[in-house]
Amino acid sequence: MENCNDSLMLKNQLCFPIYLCSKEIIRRYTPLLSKLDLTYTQYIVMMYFWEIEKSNVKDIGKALMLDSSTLTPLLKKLEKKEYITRVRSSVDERNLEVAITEKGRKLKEKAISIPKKIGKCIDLSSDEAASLYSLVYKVLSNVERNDK
Amino acid sequence: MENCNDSLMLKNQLCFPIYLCSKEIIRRYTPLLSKLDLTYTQYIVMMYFWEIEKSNVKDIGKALMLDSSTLTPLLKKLEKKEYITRVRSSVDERNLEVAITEKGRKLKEKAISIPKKIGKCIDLSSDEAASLYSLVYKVLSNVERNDK
DNA sequence: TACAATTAATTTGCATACAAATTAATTGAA
DNA sequence: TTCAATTAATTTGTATGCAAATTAATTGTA
Repeated sequence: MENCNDSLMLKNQLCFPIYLCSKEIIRRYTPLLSKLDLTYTQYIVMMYFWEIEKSNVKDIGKALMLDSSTLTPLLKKLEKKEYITRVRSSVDERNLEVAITEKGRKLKEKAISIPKKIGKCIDLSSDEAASLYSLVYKVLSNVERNDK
Repeated sequence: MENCNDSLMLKNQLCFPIYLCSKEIIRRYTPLLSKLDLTYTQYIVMMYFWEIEKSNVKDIGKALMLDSSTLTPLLKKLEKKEYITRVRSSVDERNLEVAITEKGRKLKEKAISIPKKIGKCIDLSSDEAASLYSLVYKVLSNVERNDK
């Protein structure tokens, strides 16, 4: 028997534990990633480049759901670390061509042990993980779909 | 058949969609909360006070898993909006007594419609929501448990 | 009872996040 | 062909987040 009061109680929120979950897992990533001189967001961007090799700000933002104003300074930091290069496109000067470097590719080897360590700390059965994965993606697609 | 390569692909990450989910739901909260002059984190803090009425920085931080260095400026903002009061404890000057004001209590009425609106945009069946809720809390407790 | 250790909150420094405004380049329509 | 509209990226402003250092108050102990 739920009333208006209950719906505003912390324990009845769905977003709040998701928000905590995200923060706490990222907190566990942090010491592992600091060995690669990466933050979590930078790690996500590097994972993108381990697959894509070459892109631009707009496409990275679309794939990672990050605003260009978040990416601009982040990409500059990755460039300073020499993991990527940033060059204006000669075809269309509005576009910034972002590409992974050899040093950036090499970084992947150092990251190989991370997923298993994080998996161990999340500690779900493969069924549970699959179920969580699918539910989270369902919410994501619903939230985007209902975004007029 | 998974190898080291696959484990570093974005589509095989569990944290990444959780992180996106958190951000995207919060993005949907934002326009609703701006009518109450609250950000999402401020909303979480107000929800805490709609239940607790009176607390201190340490206990708020424990309940909401927020660092005191995040809370200090946030609480000052809520104080400026007159939703809470901040007073040093006379018993132990180290403690800051934080309490909700009448204006802060009143705010709850304006927030009553929010959970249903967010629920509609998340759009899960009650079984799915319950399942997601329990999985997320399981991950949270695992991550904390394995946090030496 | 001094004073070292502990505790609570604040400050500092760095890295996101995102909305809104801006800049610069390209496109498209009259 | 010109110039308004669009587009891509950057800049600006505000609000988290958290680790580490600092400050101030209290506690525990020799």
